[in-house]
Amino acid sequence: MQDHKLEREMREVGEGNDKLKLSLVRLVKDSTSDEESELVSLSLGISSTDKHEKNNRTEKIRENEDLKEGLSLGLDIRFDPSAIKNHSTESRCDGERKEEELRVIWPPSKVLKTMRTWDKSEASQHVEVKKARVCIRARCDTLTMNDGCQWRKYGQKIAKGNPCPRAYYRCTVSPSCPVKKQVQRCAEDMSILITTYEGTHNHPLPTSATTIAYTTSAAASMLQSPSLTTQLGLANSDTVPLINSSVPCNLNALNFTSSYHHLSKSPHLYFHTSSISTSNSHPTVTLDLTTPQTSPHIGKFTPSLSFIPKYSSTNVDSSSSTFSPLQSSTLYSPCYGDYFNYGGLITPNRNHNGSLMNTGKQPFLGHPCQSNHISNHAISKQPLPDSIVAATKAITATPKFQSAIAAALTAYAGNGVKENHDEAQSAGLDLNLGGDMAYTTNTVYANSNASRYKRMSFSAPSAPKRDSVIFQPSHASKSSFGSSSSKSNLFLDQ
DNA sequence: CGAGTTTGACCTGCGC
DNA sequence: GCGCAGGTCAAACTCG
Repeated sequence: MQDHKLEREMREVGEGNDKLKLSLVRLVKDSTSDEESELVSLSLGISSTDKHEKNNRTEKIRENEDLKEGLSLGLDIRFDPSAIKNHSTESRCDGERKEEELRVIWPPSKVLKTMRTWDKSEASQHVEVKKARVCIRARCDTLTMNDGCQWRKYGQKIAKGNPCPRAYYRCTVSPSCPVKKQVQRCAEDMSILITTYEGTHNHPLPTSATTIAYTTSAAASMLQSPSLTTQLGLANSDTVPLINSSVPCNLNALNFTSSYHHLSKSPHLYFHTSSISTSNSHPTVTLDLTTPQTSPHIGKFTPSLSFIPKYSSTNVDSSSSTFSPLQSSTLYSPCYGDYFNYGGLITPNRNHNGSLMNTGKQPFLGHPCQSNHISNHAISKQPLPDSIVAATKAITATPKFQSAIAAALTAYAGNGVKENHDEAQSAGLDLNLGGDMAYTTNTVYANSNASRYKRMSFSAPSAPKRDSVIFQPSHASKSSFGSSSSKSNLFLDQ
C-alpha cells in the first residue's frame, strides 16, 4: 500500500516536473516567511508573496510560467544605499516591497565608473558593492564548470603568480547582459577550478542556470549585508574565513531550492570553507567546495553539504516517467559529479551552455595546464559503458532507492508541500542535493524545448564510484527516512 | 558564412 | 610619471 503510493508519487513527479518546480518554489517561500522575522532575507528574485498566493491560483500559474522561462537571477545587488541601510531593519511583511528591496541589481561596469563618486563615507561603512564578486573553487577536470549559462570567451591572460591562464567569459544569453566570469586553475592544485562571477544577468535564465545564480546571488547579497560585514569587522584587504564563524546570515539560496527548508531551520549559517575578501576593490565571496565535508558543525548546517551533490548521475526521463539515473545521455561528470551536478553535464570542449567551444577541428592550444583535459571528441563520442548502464538499472531497480527517492520527493513535491516539508524536517531528512538538485535540473533538461540543452549531454567514459546515492540527513541524531529505512543515512551503493 | 576561439595590442587602475 | 598587472578589444583564424 505504502509502496504503491510511493510509486505513484514517483510517477507523478516524473510526469509533473513543473509541479515539482512549483512545489520547490512554494517551499522556498514558506521557508522564507518562517524566517524573515529574524533574518536578513534574500529573495533572490523569487517573489515572496507567499501569504497571498496560497489562495491565488492565478499567481501560481504565473509563477509556474516563470519557472518554465527561467528565473531572472544573478548577482543582483541594487545599488541603493538607502535600501541597503534599511535592508535589515524594515518590516518584510509586504511581499512586494521585500522583493523590490532584496532583488538588488548590479550596475553595469560602465555605470560603475560613474558611481565612483558616490558618497565615499557611505561606501566606507559598507563593503563596496560596485565590483563584488563571487568566487567558487571546485575540483573540476573539465575546462569550465557548466553553470547553465551561455558564455563566450573574450580573452585569456596569464595572471601573475599562476602559470595557468585566466580565461575571460561574457554571458551571451542576452547581448546586453553584463555578467562576466573568469575561469582559472588553481596554481597550487591544478585540479581545482576557480570560477569568479561578476555582474547581474538582465535576462531570464535557464532554470539550470538559476542554481549557480542562487548561489552567487546569495553570496553576493551576503557580501552586501551591512550587518554581516559589520560583525565581521571587514575592512579593506580583509579576508575573513567563515569557517566556524557563527555569523548569522540567511544564505538560503546557497542551499539551492532543494534543501531550502534546511536553512530555514538553521538561521545560523556555518560556512565550511568560505571566506569574504574585500581586497583589491573587489569584495569577493569565496565558496570553497574543494574540502571534504568534515565540519564540526555538520550537525548544524554546512552549505556545502547540500551544495555538493553526492548522487551525481541522477537523471529524469520525463518521457518514460521513471526516475532513472543515466538513462539519458546526461551522465556523470568528473567535475559535477563531485561538486556541480548542474544536470550532470560537462562540457570539456564546449562553452558553458553546451554550444561549441573551440569548435571542432581546432586543436586546443591553451596553456599546458589545460592540456590534460579530456578532449571533446574523446568524451562526447565515447559510448556509454555497459557497466554504468547496468549500474543504473541496478540502482533504479533497488527498492531502497525507489523508496528513498519517493520519500524524499514526497517531502518536497507531494500533496501539501508544507506538511510534507515539515515531516521531512522532523524526520531529519536532508534530501541531499546530489539527488534532489540533479533531479530538478534534469527535469529542466528533460522538458526543455531548447535543443541546445539536450545537445549538452554526453557520455563520460567512466563513473568510478559515482553511481551511488547518498541521502544524508544532516542531523545525525535523528532517524527514520521515509518509510523504508530506520537509519539516518541511506547509502545505496551499487 | 556564421559562430566561436585565439592572441597580441591596447586600455585602465594602482602603487611607487 | 612610470611601470606593472588586470582586464578588454578586435583582427585573424578555425570549424561545421
